Amino acid sequence: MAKDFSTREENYSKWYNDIVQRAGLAESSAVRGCMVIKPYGYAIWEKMQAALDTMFKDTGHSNAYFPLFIPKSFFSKEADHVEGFAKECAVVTHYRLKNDPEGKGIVVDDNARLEEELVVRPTSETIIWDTYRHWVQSYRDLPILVNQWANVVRWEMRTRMFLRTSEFLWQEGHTAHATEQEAMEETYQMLDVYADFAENHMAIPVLKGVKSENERFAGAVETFCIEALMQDGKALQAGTSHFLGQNFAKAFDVKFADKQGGLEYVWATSWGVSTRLVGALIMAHSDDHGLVLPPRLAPIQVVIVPIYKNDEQYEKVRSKAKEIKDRLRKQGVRVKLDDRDTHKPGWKFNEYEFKGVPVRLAIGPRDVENGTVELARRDTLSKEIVSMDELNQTIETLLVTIQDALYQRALSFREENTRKADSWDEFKRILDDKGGFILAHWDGTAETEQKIKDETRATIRCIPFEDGSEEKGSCIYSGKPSKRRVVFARAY
RNA sequence: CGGGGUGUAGCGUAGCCCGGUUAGCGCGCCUGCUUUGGGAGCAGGAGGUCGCAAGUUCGAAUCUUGCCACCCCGACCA
Repeated sequence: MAKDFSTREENYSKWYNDIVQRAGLAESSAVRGCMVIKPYGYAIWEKMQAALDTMFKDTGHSNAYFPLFIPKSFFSKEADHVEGFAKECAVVTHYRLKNDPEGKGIVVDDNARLEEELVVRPTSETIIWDTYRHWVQSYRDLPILVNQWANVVRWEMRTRMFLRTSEFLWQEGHTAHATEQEAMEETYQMLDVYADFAENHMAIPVLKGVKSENERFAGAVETFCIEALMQDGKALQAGTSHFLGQNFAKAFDVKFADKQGGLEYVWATSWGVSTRLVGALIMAHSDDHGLVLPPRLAPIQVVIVPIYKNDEQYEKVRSKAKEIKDRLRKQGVRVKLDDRDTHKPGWKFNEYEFKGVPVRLAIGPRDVENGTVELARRDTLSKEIVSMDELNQTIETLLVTIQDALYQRALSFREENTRKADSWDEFKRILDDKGGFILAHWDGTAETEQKIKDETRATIRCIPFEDGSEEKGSCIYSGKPSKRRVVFARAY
């Protein structure tokens, strides 16, 4: 049967959507710009949540929950913040419906207008800082290290499954500190947590760095980010950690009595990652056979497919398969035995390839005789016959090997697609021919960055922490002196 | 909000330019038998307001007008 994944060279967009659909991750909903996350897609998100949540707890954070609705007036308290989000807010203006007097169904009841409109949170800084005002009086109340798992709404003009939807799931950490230094350390620490998660769980290498002024979070003093490179050569911001200074403390009047008896404004950070990470996972590892999941995040790490010709064989093979399943489960491997009789083995092989299950274990009458099984790797699509006796060890090793191989593959891809550009022509040529990350000199001004964006759609993804040691040069666009190279790319 | 495109069965599509039987095909679905180590085969079956509305015509999936929805490329953005 022909597989009609279109080649990625022709249309990455279609390739991506096909994977989302055929792996059963999500589908578009009746509501414009929103998606339904299906059970398998949600299971991946749950794995991410579990790993991240543990990392947050290990760094001293606790979870809490704040309201979905934010009074409109809260937004106007921080000037940059309101400007950044004003254009994409969903606003609740009424609280009641009624039957249309002219019999045309249900209409909004104009008599039920809210005195103050409520904004559906696009992010929660304002309502959280309004709350923190009551929580903080003394330096003894600090720090506050709180995280929230929630949904947010940003009324985007154009959407894409997982990568940009009108509503999305995320976590947002909001911390309050007594000193600038402590807040800054928190900002860096959480960026490191994100980079650790991206590289060691998602198997996606990321660049850590600071955002330029143009790309900075609305209301932040400094925005740090991790940037990943997708297989189509576009960059994806995979996580952000913001140093908010005293901006929100001042806007919401959050002060504390310090040890010396003075009254000081609190220092703040916020940081977040979203279901966009599921999109990153898809774009980073998938191939023309479908999704490829790193073992650490795969809801199913090993799928067992029994093969048989008749009832007698079925019983033998299935009891052996069950035995293997129990053994692996006992060892902590997430294993599924697919003993459905409604689909043939070949069908199942393809299905689990779409779904990106890292290891497939096939067992048939021949294997039962020989004391072997067939193991197939999703990342390389290679197969080998292994002994049943050492299976637990073999699989444990294999899962680690696959996790590592995926990271190495993604890292090689990024290295092959990171290029230096030393002239404006070269810069434009690389962008159009190959994409990827481009290291180039920049004069440090917002005007130049904007002009480059207008002409090429490329933006500064970050000013990376590493690789700053290079010789000085001149700006690729303006020719003015530049102290260091920064990372440009077209981005999602 | 600009530029382009598409709406025909659950999904993918042919037919439209040049109006004319009962709208065709593939996948999927249902039934039966044979099958099961890479998307099974054969036989039979169910499933359609041709996006919506109006117009032209003896006759509209096909022509005209209006509307709606979705997709792609931009602007906006995680």
